[in-house]
Amino acid sequence: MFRAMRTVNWCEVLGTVLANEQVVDGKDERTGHPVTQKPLEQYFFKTTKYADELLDCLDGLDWPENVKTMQRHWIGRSEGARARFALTSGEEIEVFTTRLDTLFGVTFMALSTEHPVIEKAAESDLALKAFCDQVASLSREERLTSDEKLGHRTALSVLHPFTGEQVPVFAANYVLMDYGTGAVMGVPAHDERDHEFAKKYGLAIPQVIESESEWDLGTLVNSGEFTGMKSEDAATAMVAKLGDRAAKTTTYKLKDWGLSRQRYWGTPIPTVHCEACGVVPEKAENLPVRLPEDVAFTGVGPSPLLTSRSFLDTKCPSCGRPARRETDTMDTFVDSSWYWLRYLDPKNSSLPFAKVESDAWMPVDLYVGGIEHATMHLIYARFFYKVLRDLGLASGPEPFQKLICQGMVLKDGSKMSKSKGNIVDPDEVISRYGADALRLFMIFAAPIEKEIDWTGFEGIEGASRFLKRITRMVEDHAVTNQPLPAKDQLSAEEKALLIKLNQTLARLTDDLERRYQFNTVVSGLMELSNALGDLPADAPHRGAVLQHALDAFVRLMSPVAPHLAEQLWSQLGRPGLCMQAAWPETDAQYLEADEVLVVVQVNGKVRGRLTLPASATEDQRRAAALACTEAQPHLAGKEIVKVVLPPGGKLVSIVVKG
RNA sequence: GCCGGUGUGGCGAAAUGGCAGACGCGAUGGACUCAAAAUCCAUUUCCCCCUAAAGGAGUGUCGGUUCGAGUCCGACCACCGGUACCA
Repeated sequence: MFRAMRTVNWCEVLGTVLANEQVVDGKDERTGHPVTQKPLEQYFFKTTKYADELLDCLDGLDWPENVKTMQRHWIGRSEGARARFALTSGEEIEVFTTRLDTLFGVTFMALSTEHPVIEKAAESDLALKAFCDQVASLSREERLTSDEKLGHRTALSVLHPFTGEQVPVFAANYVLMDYGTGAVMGVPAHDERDHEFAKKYGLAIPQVIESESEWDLGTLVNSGEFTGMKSEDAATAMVAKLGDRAAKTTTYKLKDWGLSRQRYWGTPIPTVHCEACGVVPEKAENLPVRLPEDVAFTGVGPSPLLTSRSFLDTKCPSCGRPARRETDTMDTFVDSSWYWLRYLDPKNSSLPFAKVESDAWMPVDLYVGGIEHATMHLIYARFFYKVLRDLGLASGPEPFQKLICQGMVLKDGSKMSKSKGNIVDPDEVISRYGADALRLFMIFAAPIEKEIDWTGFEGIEGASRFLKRITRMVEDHAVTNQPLPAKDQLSAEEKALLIKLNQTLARLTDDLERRYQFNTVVSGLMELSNALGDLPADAPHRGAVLQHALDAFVRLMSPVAPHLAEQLWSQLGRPGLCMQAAWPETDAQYLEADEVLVVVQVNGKVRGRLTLPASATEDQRRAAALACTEAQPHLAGKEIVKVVLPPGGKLVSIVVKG
C-alpha cells in the first residue's frame, strides 16, 4: 500500500469525490453540479506489482475463456522499450514505445498536458497554459466521445539521439499521463494517431519501415546504420547502441488500485496523521478501528467522519503525542476481496481467519458470480489472495479454481439492479405459485451463463402445472413396502419406465455434477414425469414400480424444488429429510433397452429406421440396414462404396455411388 | 475502431460430431361441465399435397473438413453488451 496524488472527479458544490459512474455529461448525475478533475492524496494498493503473476496464472484456471480473455486485455501487458531524449535545455524526456525500431521516423514529441515538463513550461508560456487548461476542463465523458487530436507546439525541442536533429515538442490531448511515461515519440508514418496529428500540424511523415505483407514486421529503410535490418533485430541493436539511455521494458494497462473513499460506510483505513512522525499505521492491539456514532450526516461536504471529535482525536502510535485519525475509508471492493476467507473462521476474534482453516479449505472449488465482475472483483480478489499468500496468511496461488458466470437478468434491455430501480418483486408470484415454482421456472428458462431478458412470468404456469402433476401422482399412489420384482417378471411398460428412470438418473446426475446445466435437469424431470403418467393403470406391479420410481424422482427433484420434495418425501413414507437422503444410484440392468432403434442413412440422409435386439452384432446390423425396405429405392442400381457403423450402434451409414 | 457475446418454430429453448426443434409457453380443435375454471386428449418449422402416403427444403450468409455438421475450420453479415486515443 502507498499514498500518492491522483486526480479524482471532484464536485466543488458538494465538496466530495464522485465515482466515474456518477458523472454524466461532466455533471453530478444526481444534483447536476459541475464536476472537475482535482488532484488528491489517496491510498493505493500496488496491484501492478502482481501484474505478471495475475496474467500468467490465468492459464491454469478452470474459468470460462471469455472471462480469462477479458482479464488478459484488462491487465494489458505490452513489451517495448523506454528511451530518454535530451531536451535542448539539458533536461530529459523519457518515452515508452513498442516500436523502437521506428526511431528514425520520429518528427515530433507528444507529451501529456499533465507531464511535469509541460507544466513547468506552461509557467512561462501563457498560450500553452491556456491549452492545458482547456484540455483539463473537458470532462471524462467529453474526452471519450471526441477523438479529435489537439496539440500545442511548445518552445521546446529535443535532440534526436542518432541524427542530432532538433525535434519539436508538443503538448497533446491524446497522450495519457497514467500510461507508459506520459510521453510519446511521434512516428507519423507508422502509427495511425501520430499520422493524424502530423497531418493536422504540417509535420513531415518519413517512411522508415518497408514490409512485404501485413504480417511481416518489416525491414528498416532511411535509418542510418540500421538500414536493412529486420525490425525485431533493429530494436535490440538500438537499445544496445543507446547504452544507458534506453532499456527494454514492459508496461501494463492495469493500474494501481485506488481505495480511498471519503465516505462514512466503509472500513476505516487504520492510519494516524502525526505532525512529527507523518502517516503512521495504528497499533495492532487497537485494531479494528471502529466507525464512530457521534457523526453528523449532512449529505453535502466532505466525509462525515470529519465531524466526529471522538474519532478524529487520537494519539500517535509512534510518539504518543496528540494526532489526527485518518478519515478515508476503504472501497467496498476491499471487503469483497476476501469475505469468503472469513466464512471459514467467522468467530475468530484475534485474526481475520486462521491459516489452518484456509489451508484446509482453500481454494474455493466452485465460485459462481455475475459476468459483470469479470474484470473488477475477480481481479481484486485474485490480487488480494496473492498478497495474503506473500504475507504468510494463506497458501496457494489462486482463490477460485472453477468459475461459473451467470448471465445477467435484464429488464427492458438493461441490467436489473437496485440502483436502477428496474427490479421485479417476486413476492406476489411466490404467494400465488410458491417459491418452488418460481425457482423451477427461472432455472428452466435458460442455461445459467446466458443473459435473459425478463419479459414476465408467462411461462410460470408450466412450472406450476408440473409441480401439481407430480403432487397428484404421489397423492394418488398408495404407499407400499413391496420390493421391486425381478426384471423378467415385469411387463414391457414397467420395464420401459424403469429404463427411462435410470437413463434420466444418469443424465441428470451428469448435468448437475459435471455440466452444470440446470435447465435440462428440469426438462429431464418433466419427461420422466410424463413417462410416469403413461404407466397403464392395470400394470401388474404398478404399486411397487411406482413406489420405486417416485422415491427416486423426489430425490432427483430436490435440488430444483426443495420444499415440495420434502413434502412428497414424507408422503411417500420415507424417514428424515429428502435433502439428506442418499442420491439414487443407477441400476445397470435398466440402462439399456432390450431392443434399440437403429437409424439407416444413405449418403447422409435418414432413409429408414429399424428396431433390432440390443445384442445384435455389427454384421447383423449391417445386414439388416442393407435389407431395410425403406432404404431400397435409394440403393437400387447403385454401387455400395462403404458402410459405416459408428460406435454406439444406433446408426448405420451407407455410402453409394451412381 | 477495439474487445466480448448471440444468431435454431409465434416465444423461452434442446440436440455432449450421429433421427434438428426434446421439454415448456402460447395458439387452434376436441372431451368433461348448465357454464366457466381446473384437468385430460389431439394438432402446431416451411413447401408440395386431399387435413393421406411419399417427397423436398430448412439451424444468419457463403465456402471447407467429414460417411455424416446447429455442433469443427475459414471468410462475411446482422444484432446486443462492454470499452475508449494504451504509444
